Parts: sequence; structure tokens; C-alpha cells
Amino acid sequence: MKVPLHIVSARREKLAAWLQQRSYVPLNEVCERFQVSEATARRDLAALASGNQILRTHGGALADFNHRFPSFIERQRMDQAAKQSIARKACKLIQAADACFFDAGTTIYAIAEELQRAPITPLTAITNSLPVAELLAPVEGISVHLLGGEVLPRQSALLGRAARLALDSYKIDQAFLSVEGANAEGLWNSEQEVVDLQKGLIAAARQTIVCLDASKLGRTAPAFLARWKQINILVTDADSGTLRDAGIPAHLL
Amino acid sequence: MKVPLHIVSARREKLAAWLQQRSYVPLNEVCERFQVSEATARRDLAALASGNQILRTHGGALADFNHRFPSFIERQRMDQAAKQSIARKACKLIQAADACFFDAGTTIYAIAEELQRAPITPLTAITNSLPVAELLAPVEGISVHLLGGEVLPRQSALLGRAARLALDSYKIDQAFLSVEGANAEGLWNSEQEVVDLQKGLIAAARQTIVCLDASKLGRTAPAFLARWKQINILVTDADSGTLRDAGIPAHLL
DNA sequence: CGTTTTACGATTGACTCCAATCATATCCGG
DNA sequence: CCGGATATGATTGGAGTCAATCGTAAAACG
Repeated sequence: MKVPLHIVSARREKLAAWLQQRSYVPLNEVCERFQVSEATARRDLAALASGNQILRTHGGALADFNHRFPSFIERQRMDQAAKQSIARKACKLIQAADACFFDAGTTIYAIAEELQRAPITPLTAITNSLPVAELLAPVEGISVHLLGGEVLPRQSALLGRAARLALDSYKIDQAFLSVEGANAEGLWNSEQEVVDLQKGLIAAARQTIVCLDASKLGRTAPAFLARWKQINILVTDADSGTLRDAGIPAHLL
Repeated sequence: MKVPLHIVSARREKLAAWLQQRSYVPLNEVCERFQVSEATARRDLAALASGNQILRTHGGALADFNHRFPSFIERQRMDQAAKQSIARKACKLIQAADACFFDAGTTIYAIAEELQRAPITPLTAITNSLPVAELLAPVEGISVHLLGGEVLPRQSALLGRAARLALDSYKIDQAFLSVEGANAEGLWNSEQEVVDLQKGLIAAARQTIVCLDASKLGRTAPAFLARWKQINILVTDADSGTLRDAGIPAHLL
């Protein structure tokens, strides 16, 4: 039974839109939703796929999605073991009812993942990282606050004047910061905007906790963040000998 | 042949990372890539799936993007055609170089989707909706600003005092608002917190644009938002006869 | 070092998915 | 109004997938 052309294309547009929302839809659900046979559903999917609108899979189809945080996720997969070990140590520093700030780095994100796995509640989480906010927002007992500001797409983080100002409205017990480099002089990061915010955090937080994976030791970066004596606690996967050799002062070992 | 634990977990991490990049990977490719049997590949996928890192499908596995805003996405599916038609009309009201505020409703999210599909650049997008921010942040030429505040998990939106205060730092040309109900008296929404923020927006924005799908006509909700004369433009899928019957004043038809 | 645990591959039978083919009913152009 | 084009559904053979089970060998543990 041939059907008018506009019906067909309307159905395919709906299908494409539906896929955008659902990301993955198995074939049989397509059949149900549009009341068509398997064959027709397959043909519709094939048509959309040939127009690069979707991605076919076995048994269904996939929205050709804008990956949400591509660059972020890519970085996230590096040194995953080290990050996880750091995350576990960091979580031991958190106590129920604390107000913790979580910076916008992949190491810090690992802490949030650990918190999601094994929540410490109640907790107030303050962050400028969209991925962290998303991860922790649904967790029962954790109240998540986002700083305002401009969204930097590459970092998926909020920065700028608005973010710095927003800091003033919070009382922060612990600030978890990540850095790009650490040597005898102190701590370094790659972007001035990030450093500006972090300086505000160091000033505002009761305790400043720097999370550092061993690969960052001895490296520097364009923007200087802070001297070691401004830091209260260092969480790292490097052993104390390596840290001493890199010139980290004794009170952090 | 049992294999050391670190080998196994390393392989699974690699697999997870690979999936993130490829979004969909069929089983047989997993076997080839890691030189393991079908059974082992299946076990690896099952392990990752049980940890919510991926989504299994027939014949393979899927990177898990969409577990982020479950409740939001669910609502998003309703009345999809109406929302899309509203979105297209709304986008025609936007001009390059405008500063637009996007509210945290599913109807408004549809506008953001339309903007992503057919960007109007340059544009400043200000929002309190996490999904909108994520959607628009990667779009070239659109600069995205998030209000600060507490994250409401169910709405994936930012609310509270911090959000209201943040409004003051922006000059907003157009504010796109969504409502839960509309009758002759005016506009209604379900949560007082939402209404408080929206009132601030109406005061701050040069133009207030309300997006209303026909199903909301004649309904009320617990919190009163605004009278019709405070609204500049109404975007809806209902025809003007229905609107007149519902008591919408003539200047909005 | 001996025992237990567990990661692996192979096999099996049931099930699902797919591409191709065909008849049919409807639309579309002339 | 008629003939060609085409969207659809049914069928079918073949390929792919799945869950379960089992034996094995190596790691982990005491």
C-alpha cells in the first residue's frame, strides 16, 4: 500500500527527532511507535543513515550525537588508575556535612565519581565544573551548587568575573584543586583565568587540598598559582621519596 | 588461562575509552580489537554495563551519554511536534548579536535544539538550564553563560538566591520563558522558586517571550507568574480562535 | 607450596536480526 | 483515467547474537 510522499517524509523526520532524544532505539520500538512493519522501519532507518542523520547499529539505530564533553572525556581516560587512587585518598578527607569545592579538572572529576559510588552525606558540593555538577546532582543527600559564569566549551567549566564573585556567597570547608605542574617553587596551571579563580578559592577555603598525579611533578605551566605554604594538604599517587626529590616541602608529605 | 587482574582491568578501561570515542561498537569488533573470544568480550561488556559505564545493545554496546538527565529527557518526549513548531517560530524572533535568556523547560530546550541545528551567530545565550548550556556550549559563535545557584536534580536547573542575583550582571534582549498554565488572568507555574526567578527576568529583559503549547491553555498552577500585559510576545502552536476563547488579550494574537 | 579463585575459550541450542525477493495496493504523472 | 512508480508487508534463508555450561590453566591467597 503505497502511502503519500509527505506522510513518509514526515514519519522519517519524526523518527530522526525521536532518535535525537533517545540516543538509542531498538528496531522493534520503532515498529511499535510508528505502527509499521519491521521492513519499513528498517527502510526508514536506512534512509536516514544514508543521509548521515543517524548511525545504524545491530538491532536498532543511534542518534549521531554531539558527544557532550568530547575533549573532557578524552583527557579523563588518561592515567585512570592514578586518578582513582588519588580519588580514594581524597574522599577520606571529606566528612559528613562539609562544604567542599570541586575544581574543573579530570583528577577532581575522579573524586566526584568516587563520591557518587560511595556517598558521604549530607554534603554540600560547590563546583565550577559542569560534568561534576551533573554527576553529583542526582545523588541523594548531596546538594550541588554551581558557580555562574561563562561556559568554556573545551574545559566544560565556568570561569570569568561572575564565577569569582559567586565564590563570596559560600563558606567552603575544603577546596579540591587540580594543577598542571608542580615544582620546588610551587604550583602552576595553564590558563590565567583558571588560576584567577583558584587564587580566590585558596583565599576563601578553610583548607586547600591539591590533587596531583605523579606525571605533573617537576613540570611548570604558563601561569603561577601558589607557593607550597599556601597549601594545606597534598593528595598524590607519588611516593614520598619522589616528592622530596621534586622539592616539595616536608609538611605536605 | 586466568590472566593477571591488572591486565583485565586495563583491557576493560581501554574498552570503555574506545566506546566513548566510537559511541557504538559491535561485538565482533571488540573481539578483533582486543584479541579475545566472543565470550570474554561479552563478559567485559557485561562488567562495564553493570557499572553503568556503558549501555548494552543487541550485538554490541553503546557509550552511555544519555543517563544524564533522565527525568528531563522523559518529559522532553511529550508533545514533541508542538514543541518543534513552537521552537521554529521562536527562532525567527532571534537576531544575530542578541543576548537571549533561555528558561529551564522542555519547550525552551526545543528552541535550543533548533538553534543548534541552525545557529544564529554571534549570539549570547544566558540560561539556568544545564541541558541548554551543554547543548549550546559547543556551538561555534554562541557564547553561553550559566547563572549560578543550587542545582535542582529533577529540573536540571539552577535556582535560588544566587541565580536571581546573577541576573543583574546581564543585559538581556529577549527572555524565553515556559509556563505550566495560562488562562484569562495570566500565567502560572508550578514552583514558587521558578516563578521568583522568572519575575526577575520579566523585569530585566527588554522583551519577554512566553512559549506555550496548546495543552497548557486554560490550566492554572499553584504559583502566579504574571499578567498578560507584562508579556511582549506569545509563541504557541494553538490557533488564534482557541487563544481568544481562552481569554488571551488581543495584542498577543 | 597447596588450595581456592577466577579468567578464559569452546560448545550448544534458542533466539534475533538482516538483506533480498515478491505480491499488492496505492500514489503520481500524463 | 490509465500505466508506471513506489511504499508497504510477508516470507525466507542465512548470518549473527545470546545465555548457560564446562573444562582448563593460571593467578591469588593463605
